[in-house]
Amino acid sequence: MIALIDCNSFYASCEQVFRPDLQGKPVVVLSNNDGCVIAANSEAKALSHIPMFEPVFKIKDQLIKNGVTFFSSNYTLYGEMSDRVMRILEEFSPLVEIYSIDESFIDLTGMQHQDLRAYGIAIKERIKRYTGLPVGVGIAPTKVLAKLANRRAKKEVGNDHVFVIDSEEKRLDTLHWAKIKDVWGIGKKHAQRIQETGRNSAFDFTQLPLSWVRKHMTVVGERTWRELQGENCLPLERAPKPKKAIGTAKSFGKKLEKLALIEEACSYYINEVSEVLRNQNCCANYLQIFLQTNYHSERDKQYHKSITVTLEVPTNNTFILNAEGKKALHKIFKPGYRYKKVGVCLSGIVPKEYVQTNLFAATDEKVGLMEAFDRINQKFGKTTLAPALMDSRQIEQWELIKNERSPRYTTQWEDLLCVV
DNA sequence: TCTGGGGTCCTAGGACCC
DNA sequence: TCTGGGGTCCTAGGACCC
Repeated sequence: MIALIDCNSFYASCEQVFRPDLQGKPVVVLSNNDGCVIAANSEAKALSHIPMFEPVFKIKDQLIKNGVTFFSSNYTLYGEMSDRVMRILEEFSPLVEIYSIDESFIDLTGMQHQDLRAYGIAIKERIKRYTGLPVGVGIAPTKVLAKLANRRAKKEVGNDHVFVIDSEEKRLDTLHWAKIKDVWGIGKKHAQRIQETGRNSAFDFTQLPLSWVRKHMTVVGERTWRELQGENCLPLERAPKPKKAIGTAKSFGKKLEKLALIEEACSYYINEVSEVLRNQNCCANYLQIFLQTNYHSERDKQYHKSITVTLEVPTNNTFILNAEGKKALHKIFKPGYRYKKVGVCLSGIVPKEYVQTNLFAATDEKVGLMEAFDRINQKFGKTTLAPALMDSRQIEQWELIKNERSPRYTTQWEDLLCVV
C-alpha cells in the first residue's frame, strides 16, 4: 500500500500558521511580482469564487471588499515548512518519496493488515500538532489510486481528510465517484478527447480499450489506465533523480530597455543556477539564454529570442558561464524594445567526474575556487561573493515586486515571531 | 516487377505535473 | 499600469552511421 500525504492550500496555510488572527478567514497567496493568485485557502475559495491564475489587478477590488488577506509568495518560508512536514513523514515510513513542495508518497508495504485508516489519522494529527499545517491522506495500492483517495479524503464530507482504498468495492466506487479530469496524469486535452467518446468518470476511462489509450495517450496513458485497475506501474523513487535541466526566468519588476540592467539580471540568474548545478555535483554542456517582451501587451512591439551556447568543455563554473551568457545575451539583444523577462537554462547535464575534457581548450580554471566561493556564501549570506557583473546597486531597477511578503519567521533571526 | 537491414543521436512539439 | 515559475516524459522525423 502507498499513502499520499498532501498539505491543504499549502502556501496559504503556511501564512496562517504564523498569523493565528487569520484562522477561519480568507487568505490568498500571489505569484512572483504579485501578478496572479496562485493559492487560496478554503474560505477564500468559498467566496464568490476567486479564479486561480487570475491577474490580481483585475480582482483586487473584489479581494479587498471581501476582506481577503493577500500575501506575496515567500518561498523561503514555504520551503522550510515543507522540510518539517517531510521529516515527520520519515517517522511513519522508511521510504518517503518527496513529490513536490507540499506532497509525498510513503511506502506502507507490510501494513495491509493493520488499521490503515487509523494510521492515516495518526499521520494527519501529528503533522497538525507539530507544524500547525492541515493535510489530507489517501491510501491505496497504487500511486494513481492513492492520488484519487487523497482527493476523496478532502472533497467528500465525513471522511475527515483520510480515505483508504483497501477493497475492490472501494476501488470501483471511487472510480465511479471521480471525474476523468480528476485523474492524476490526465490533463485538459486528454480529458476532452475522452469525453468526446461519451465517457465521463474515471471508471468509464478504465473501460476504454487499451489500444485506444495507447494510440491517443502513448505509454504514459497506458500506465495511468493500468494503475487505476490496481496494477503497479509507477514505483516509489528511493532518491530524488538528478535534474536534467536547471533554469530560471523571472519577470522584471518593471520593463527594461537598457542592456546593462538586463545583463545584471541575467548574471544574477546564472549565479543562482550554477550553484544549484554544483550542489548536484554536475556540469552542463549547454547554456540557453532567452529574452522576451511582455506578450500580454498590445501596445508594445514584441520580440522573443533564444540562443543556445554549446560550451567548449562542460562546466559548473559561474565565471565561465557568466562570460558565455553575456556574449550570448549581446547577440540576441535588440535595442528599442521594452523587455519583460530574461531567462537562463543549463542542460546537457553530466556528473562532474564524467566530464570529457577538450584537448585544445584552455584549462586555466582555478582548482577549488568555486568550492571556496560556495562555502563563503553559505556562511556569510547568499551574494557575499558574486561576479562583478552583478552590480547590486542596481538590483532595485529590475528585481521582483513583493509588496505583501510575510516575515521569514523560521530562517531569519530578525524575523522571529514576537509574542507579547 | 523487384531497389537492404539495423541502428543511434538530436530536435521540436505536445502533453502533463506542482 | 498590472498577467508566475520550474520541471518531466514521450513521439515523430530528420540526419547520420556501418
